Amino acid sequence: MEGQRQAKDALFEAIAVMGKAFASTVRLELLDLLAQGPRTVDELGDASGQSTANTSQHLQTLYAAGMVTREREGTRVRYALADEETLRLWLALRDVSARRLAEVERAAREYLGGDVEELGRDELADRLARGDLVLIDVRPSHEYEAGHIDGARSIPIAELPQRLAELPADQEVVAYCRGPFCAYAHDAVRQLQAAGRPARRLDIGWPEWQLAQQRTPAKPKRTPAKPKRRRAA
Amino acid sequence: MEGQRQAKDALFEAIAVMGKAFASTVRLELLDLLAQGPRTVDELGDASGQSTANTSQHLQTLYAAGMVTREREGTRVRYALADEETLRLWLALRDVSARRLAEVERAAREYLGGDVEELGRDELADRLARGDLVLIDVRPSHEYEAGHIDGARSIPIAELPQRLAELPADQEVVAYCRGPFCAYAHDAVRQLQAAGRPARRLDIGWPEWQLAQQRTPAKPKRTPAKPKRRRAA
DNA sequence: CAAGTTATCAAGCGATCTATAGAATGTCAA
DNA sequence: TTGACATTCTATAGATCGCTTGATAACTTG
Repeated sequence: MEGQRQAKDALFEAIAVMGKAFASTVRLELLDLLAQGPRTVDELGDASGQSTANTSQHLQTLYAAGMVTREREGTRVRYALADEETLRLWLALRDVSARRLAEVERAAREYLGGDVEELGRDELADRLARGDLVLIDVRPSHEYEAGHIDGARSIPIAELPQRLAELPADQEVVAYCRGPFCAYAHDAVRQLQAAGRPARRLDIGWPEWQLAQQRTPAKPKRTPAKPKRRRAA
Repeated sequence: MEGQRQAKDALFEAIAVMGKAFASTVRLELLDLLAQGPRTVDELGDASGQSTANTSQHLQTLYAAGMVTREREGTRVRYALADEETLRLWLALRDVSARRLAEVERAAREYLGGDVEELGRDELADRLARGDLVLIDVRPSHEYEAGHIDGARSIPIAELPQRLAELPADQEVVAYCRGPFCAYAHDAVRQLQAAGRPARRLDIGWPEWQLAQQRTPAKPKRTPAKPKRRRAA
C-alpha cells in the first residue's frame, strides 16, 4: 500500500522527463525535423541553427526521454524518432497548441499569407489513382529521399521557379511539404498560381500522411465504409 | 517569407509552455487529480501534499498553458481541466510513459500487487444493461460526486471493510477507481475476494470512461471477446 | 600511425525554476 | 467596518537549465 506512492512517483517522474523534453523550443525544432526523417547530429545542428555540441546535448535529452533512437554510422550518429507513438504524441501536442494559438490570435494563419485552396487525403488518393493531377514534394530533397508520398516528384521550393517547365500545363498541381504549419507548400501554390497554373495544397504533410497510411495501408481508393474505429459524428 | 520563422517560433513557444507544464511531478499530480473532477486550490494542496501557495503557483503555470480553467466561487477558486483535448493529451502522455516504464522495468505493475481479473468497457456496459453485476466506485466520495459511471454506487475504499454487507452475495462485483495506475480498485478486488465474493476490476477509470462515452454515447452492445492482459511472472 | 571528421564530455556562467515564508488582495458575514 | 478565510503576490535562496568553450573519444582515410 505504500509501494503505491513510490510507483506513482516513478511514473510521474518518467512523464516529467518526457515533459521536459517538450519544454524547449530547440528540442521541439529537432523533433519537428526528425518527424521528416532520420538525420545526423550536425545536419540537425545546421538545420536548427545550433552548435553541434548544443544539438548533441538536446538530442541526449530526447534520447533519455525515449523519444529518439540513435545509431552510429561510421564517424557520424544518426538520430530518428523512436516510434510511431512518439510521432503521434508530437503531432497531437502540436495540433492542440496550434488550435489554441489560432483561436486566441490568428497569428498562426496569418503568416501563411492569403488562404490557399486545399485538398484532403482522400481526394488526393483518389485522383492520384486516376492520374489526373501531378503531385510535387517541395521539401528539401534529402527529406524527400528519407520518405515521400508514393507518386510524388521532388521539386524543392528553392528550385521551383527554374523548374516550372517540367510541370504539365494541363493538369492541376498539388503541392505538399512538412505539414500544416510549414509554409513551403503555400509558397509553391502561390508561385504556381502566379504563373497561371491551377494549383492546390495538400492539407497535411509527410509525417501525417505516413501515419494515416499505416492505418489504411492498401490504396485507399474510395474507402468503402472503413470501420477503422467507431466514431459517432 | 520571414514571418514564417517568426510564427513557427510562436507556435513552438506555445508548445514549450505546454511541455513545461508537463515537466514537474507536482503539476502532473495536480493534473491527475483534476482528471477526476474540479477542485479548489487547497483541496488540491491537501491531496498533493503541497502548501497552498505552492499549489496556487503551479496551478497558474497550468492555467498559462491553457490546460485548466478557474472559476471564483465566493472566497475560493475552483480549478478544472480545460477541455477534452487536454484530458486526452494527459492520458496519452501518461500511457506512453507507463508502457515504456513497464517495458524497461516492471515497476509500474509490481506495486499493484498480484494480478487481478479485469474486464473491459464493452463487457461492463453489456452486463450493466442486463443488471447482473454490481458496480462500485471506490474513489473518495467527492470524486464520485464530481462524476461517475452511470449505475455505480459509491463505496470509498476506506469504507469497504465495514460496508461489505451492503453488497449482494450472489452477484459479481466490479470495482473501478481513478484509472489503470491507481491501486484502489486492486485493493477492493483483493478484499472482496478475501471475503469470498466474486470480484473483478474495470481496466479503466472514470476519466477514460467519460472520454469513451463521449464518442460512443449509446450503449455499446456486444463486441468480440477482448484479450485480457497477459500475466507476468 | 598520423591527420581529419564527427560526436560527446566537462566546466562555467547567466537565466530560469522551485519551494518557502510573509505580505497583500479579495470575498463573505457579522 | 471589521474579522476571518482562501488565494495570490513578492522576495529569497538553492537547484536546475541552456548555451558556450575547449578537451576528449570514436571512427575513417591517407
